[in-house]
Amino acid sequence: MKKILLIEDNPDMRENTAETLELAGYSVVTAENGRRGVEEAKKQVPDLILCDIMMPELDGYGVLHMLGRNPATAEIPFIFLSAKAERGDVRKGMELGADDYLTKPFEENELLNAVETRMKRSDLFRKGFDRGSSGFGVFLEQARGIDVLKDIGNGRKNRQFYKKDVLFHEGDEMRQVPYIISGKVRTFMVNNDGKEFVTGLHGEGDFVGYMGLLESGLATETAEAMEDTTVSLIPREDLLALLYKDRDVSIQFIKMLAHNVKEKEQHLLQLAYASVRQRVAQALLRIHSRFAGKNDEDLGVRISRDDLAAIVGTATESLIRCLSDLKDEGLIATQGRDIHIIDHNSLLKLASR
Amino acid sequence: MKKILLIEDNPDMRENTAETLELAGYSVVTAENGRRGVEEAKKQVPDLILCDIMMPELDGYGVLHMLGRNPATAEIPFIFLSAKAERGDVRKGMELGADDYLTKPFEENELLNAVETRMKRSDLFRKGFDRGSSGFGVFLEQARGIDVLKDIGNGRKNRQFYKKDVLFHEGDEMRQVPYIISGKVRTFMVNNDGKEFVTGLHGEGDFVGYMGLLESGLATETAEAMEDTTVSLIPREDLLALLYKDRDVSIQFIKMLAHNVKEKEQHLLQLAYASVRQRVAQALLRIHSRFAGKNDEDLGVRISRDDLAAIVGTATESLIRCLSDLKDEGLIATQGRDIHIIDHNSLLKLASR
DNA sequence: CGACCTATTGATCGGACTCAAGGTTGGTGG
DNA sequence: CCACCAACCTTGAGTCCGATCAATAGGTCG
Repeated sequence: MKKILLIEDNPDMRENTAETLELAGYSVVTAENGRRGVEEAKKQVPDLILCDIMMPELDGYGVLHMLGRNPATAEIPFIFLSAKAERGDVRKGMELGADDYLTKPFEENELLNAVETRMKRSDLFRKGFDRGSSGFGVFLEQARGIDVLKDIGNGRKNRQFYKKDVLFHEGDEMRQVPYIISGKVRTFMVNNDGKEFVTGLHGEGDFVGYMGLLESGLATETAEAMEDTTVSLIPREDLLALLYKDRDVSIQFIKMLAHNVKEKEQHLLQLAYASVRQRVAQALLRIHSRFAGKNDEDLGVRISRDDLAAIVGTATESLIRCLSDLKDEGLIATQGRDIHIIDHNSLLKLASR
Repeated sequence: MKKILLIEDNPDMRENTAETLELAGYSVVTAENGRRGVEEAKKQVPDLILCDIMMPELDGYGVLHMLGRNPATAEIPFIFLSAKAERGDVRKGMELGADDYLTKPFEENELLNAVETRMKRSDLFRKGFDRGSSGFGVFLEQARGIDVLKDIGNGRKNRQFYKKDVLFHEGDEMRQVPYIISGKVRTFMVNNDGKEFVTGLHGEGDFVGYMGLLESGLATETAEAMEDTTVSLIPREDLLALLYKDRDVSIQFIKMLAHNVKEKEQHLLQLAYASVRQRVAQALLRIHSRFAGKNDEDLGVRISRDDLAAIVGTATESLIRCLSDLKDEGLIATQGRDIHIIDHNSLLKLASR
């Protein structure tokens, strides 16, 4: 059950509001002044905070300010309750970062609407949407339920790509972002000798190339279908509007990108000093956990040796030699182009030695 | 001169408001309904938009929605003007992403305050703050002028680190973020053989390690002073509050991070397939442009060979051999530990071959 | 001036790249 | 249904780049 913290000094007002919320199925914690409110917020970490502005001890934006300084409470949706006379103050509050405000006296359904809207949105971002692009797909799935975001996903143009078709080239202007409905796509960069380096593998539910969109509006890499793939093309504007207009989305993006940077840095470290053997092990595990995590145990990964080599960053022959070794040692098995991981632990040990 | 677009159907209201703004030194463009407003916004790209809600042709949030779909106009600060009766609608507008609202009738100074606040903030983000961490320092400098951000930079604890001192270790909890006042700091990761790989060089005006803060709250790398360095320790809460509470800051961060990811990807490509020679050339140019861009021509970079090797991702001896070669070929010159770039062009050609 | 640290050069060795030449697989058309 | 072609996979041999170990030169700081 969702927990709401209500900070309000007027006893009648407090009782009434709390009752309304409880009837609507929320668990309500109350505080009779700002200081107690902050204490409760830190102790209880509620899902949403309703807060009066004019209060003894510590006023409303005192509360907001205090909570904003603590990461644990900074992300809690915060709604001001303000009497009409405090109109100018509300503006100040919004600037401080409140999510919404309600002018007293308010209707029951005004209150519940505001609360529910915020809850729904906040919910969305608690779940998933952290681990790289895969979570981002889930995010969009959920986003459809939300009013503000409902446009995304409508007015789509679906499109089919066959194996080896190019979705977009490095340097293309990103007028839309492909969202993968089925199939697999790899993104890669090409160096001056024409060698490819794979920067990402994308499956069902992933966006492709949004990084370029954010960075410069131009694709930073080439995207190519690894098998027959159906994508939906989301207009650039929709994604940008979502990003620019919604604080929560922005913050999730920041976390996601920061995570991405960290991963790339680790990859750099690996590439700099690890042997091909270690890098192959690492790459196998990555791909495995990315794509084969659905079935039971014996999960094969089907990938061309050339592609795998481009992921590891080595020559195809070196890669194959390494695979042969691993096969001889019983860590993996191959069936045609499929690669099965037999000894997950040893592989892991090898990868991080 | 700052340009403001005023969208308002009531002629009196429009005249009065425009006059007030013009007296305050703004250039004002007016539109008498929503549709014309959108057209003007696209054509003129003003610095700020004031918009009535109830209008013929296209209402206020129709306007906001339209503008939100276009990247060029999505970032323009948007302030609603609403009559009291439209109270419920304003909330809806805020959810759609407006930056502020003014309830009619409003005082002159209410209007000007709201406009000025938004302008100031928007200004901040137009300038710089794009290119990696260096711009971020500038950003903070400017941020001091802004009300909402004034806390950051106050209550600082300055601290002195000597050469080789460690600011924080990989895995440390980031309770504060160092902001470099003078000196140089390198951040690096260590692989399992104990080899270091430098992920970043930071100078005056840079933040160090904010990536870890964003990602998990733990440092993802170790930071060490390369020379005697004075830093100011910004409390984590201040930086996070800034980020969480301000839309503009969030968006700038997203761009910065996306840029960062792109750079790392290019670095990966390089590391995967380029020879030590090419990587050395690249690294020299990077460091040069990062640190030596201040004086005139003959700008030496002072860096230990070990550090340089850790940046390139190679053994110290290999690096030195390569430097010797470059010196013989007349591309660079050395004076003690300083490295001077002689033939910038050839080096560039070498780096990107 | 001596101890210590950093830079440089030399010699050796191994991993990984390249080129070359068979095998396999899968798809296509007769 | 089979034969053939093309693309892909695999193995071998030779070569070279870069890591490592070792030793010497140069600078710096007490």
